[in-house]
Amino acid sequence: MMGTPARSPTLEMVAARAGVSRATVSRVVNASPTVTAEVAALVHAAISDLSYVPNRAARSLASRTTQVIALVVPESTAKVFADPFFASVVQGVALHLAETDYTLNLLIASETTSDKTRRYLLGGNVDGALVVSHHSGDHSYTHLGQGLPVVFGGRPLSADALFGHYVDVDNVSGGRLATRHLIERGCRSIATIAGPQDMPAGIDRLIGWRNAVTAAGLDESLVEYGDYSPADGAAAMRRLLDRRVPIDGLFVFSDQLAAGAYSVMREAGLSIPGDIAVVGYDDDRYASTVSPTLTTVNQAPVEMGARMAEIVVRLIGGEQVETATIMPTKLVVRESA
Amino acid sequence: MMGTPARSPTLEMVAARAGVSRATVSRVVNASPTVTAEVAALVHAAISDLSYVPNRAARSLASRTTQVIALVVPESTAKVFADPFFASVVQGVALHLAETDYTLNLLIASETTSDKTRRYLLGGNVDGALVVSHHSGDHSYTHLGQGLPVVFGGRPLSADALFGHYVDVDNVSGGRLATRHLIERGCRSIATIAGPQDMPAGIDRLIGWRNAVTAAGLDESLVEYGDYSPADGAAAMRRLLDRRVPIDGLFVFSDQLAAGAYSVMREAGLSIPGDIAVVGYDDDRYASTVSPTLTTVNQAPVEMGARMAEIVVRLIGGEQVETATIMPTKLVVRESA
DNA sequence: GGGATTCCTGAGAGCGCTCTCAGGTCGACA
DNA sequence: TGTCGACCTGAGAGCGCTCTCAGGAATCCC
Repeated sequence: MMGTPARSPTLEMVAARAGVSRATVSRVVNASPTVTAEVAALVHAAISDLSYVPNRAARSLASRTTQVIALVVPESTAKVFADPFFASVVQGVALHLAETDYTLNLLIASETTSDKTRRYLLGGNVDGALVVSHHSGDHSYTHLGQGLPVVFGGRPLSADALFGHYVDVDNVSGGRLATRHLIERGCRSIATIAGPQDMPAGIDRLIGWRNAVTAAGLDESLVEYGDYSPADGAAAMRRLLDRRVPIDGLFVFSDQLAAGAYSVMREAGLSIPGDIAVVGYDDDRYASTVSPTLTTVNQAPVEMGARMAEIVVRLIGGEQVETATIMPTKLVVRESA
Repeated sequence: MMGTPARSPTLEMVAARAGVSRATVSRVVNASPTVTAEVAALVHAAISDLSYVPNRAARSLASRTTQVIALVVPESTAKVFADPFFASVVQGVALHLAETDYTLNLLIASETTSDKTRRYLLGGNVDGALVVSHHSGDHSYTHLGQGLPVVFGGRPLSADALFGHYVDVDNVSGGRLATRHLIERGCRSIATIAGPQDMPAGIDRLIGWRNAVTAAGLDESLVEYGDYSPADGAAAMRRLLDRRVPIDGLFVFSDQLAAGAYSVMREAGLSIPGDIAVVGYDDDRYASTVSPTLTTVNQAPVEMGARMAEIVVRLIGGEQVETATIMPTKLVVRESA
């Protein structure tokens, strides 16, 4: 179907052209230090003459290593791609891996094929796996670690000792950072629109908020919950206002939730930050474009992805790595607080 | 490093257990019709007893086929992941491929390693490739098609005969659809905030708008441009209002651009759709959460991704496929128009 | 200067699977 | 009952690369 088959050049052909043995070519391709500079040069010349690229399959077969890392995305989380945070994590992973010799395998693991996925992963088709999920409580892939280096994105819900390596954002200090900023700004009545408490991120950010608020001796009862969408943010904001308790500061668990809160405040004729100072979370693209621009917590998701990738690679290399890696968080101050 | 090596079971082991030859096991694994039912049953039993999974590398090496499809994302477009449209395309691709025996390889092609990427693709490491880019004008991967089935996302800027297969959204009719809706609603002075004219999507949507506007005998000079961000949308809206020409309808090239326009209209005290009816483009998550909810054009990006995947697979199978595949577009009517 | 070391290279045996070819069995037909 | 096909199955030769092992050359030390 493809005209001339034009078989790709092989190690053998390179060897012939360079006048050396296959083994030697293999050595220079793998940067073995035991090859004379002249010979290596010869081989390199032959390689570029033929524009030779090692055949991955053959290499993998012979070396019992695949050089591929799977990125597993549970289907329920496929909306992952719609979430700028996860999208950035994926980007970070891909970017980091592009600099190594590893290749990224994107796997959507639907519930129906979960067994197929497990077998694929354990069947020697990949050297390691990265699992990205909204529900770190989702243990379907927890016990993969037995035979395969795995790194999770996000900490486990429970401190399960069997849970493998993971990289998470320091949500507690993120929540504290945001809240302290409001306090330092002079806010004395700080409310929060929190995320679901069945996910580590939501739990941790709330802990951070509570830490800061109680440390300052302020009221810690001004909490409403929402599920990260603008609509939920608006609803939560309404409930907050309905309490008829004066509020001068607001910490919102996501920028999107903040978008909803913004619109309600606007309707209510409240000025930001004049009446209520607002701090969001995520630092997504909207944070810098809304008006007033949103002060928010940046989590460096791209770096988080890169870190995950780096860790599997080290794990594959047999290194010992800390089970938990916590990424720092930083406050981006803009107009809203 | 991994405790017991616990070598995965091989074809050979399955054959031994089932009391048949390797060739026979291979036949049943590949569903060859020339195997007796009893023998096949025997083999299947052995396979599940050993929970055997074929080794991809070996299979690939022997069959000169990899069962992997690359998804190439030029780095300049890595923001692709931040763009809900592309994110959905990726999701569609992954979802579709998950149902086939193909595996998805995510490749970020940075400019610096573009040669490496090309060689990887042409080096027999993948059976086909999908290229997703904001700049379909980007010809770096145009001539890949010679030796590898490739499908592009988005049409080429110029009608280059050498450009391979592509799947695109029908932007012309999308623009027309949106504009006609405004006209049917009674708008007589319809402006547009268009996207950059160096990309097919921007060009085509504008053509669609112009088609509808001139067909109705309306003014076709109310055009301002922006680069798809809310900030640009706000700026363009201001320029539009500064023209001091009465406007009662607005077609915006993206929902995000619309977000910016919304804020400016609000500042100006204009009601939507009372004073100006607005139609966006993309149908992203914000469209349904802003207030008033946004009437917009839906492009079914997930389906587009699935279609791209389907086409490479067919191409790999040697089928003849139309060069261009145009995905339909539909109007989602909400409150803003 | 001779034997021991060290260093570099080549030979060759697989890695697990596919696929062609040949052989063997069985039913059909004369 | 003998012969010819049709149909299955097994044997075996690779696919392109890695890696161990051994041999030869160069280097070293006493």
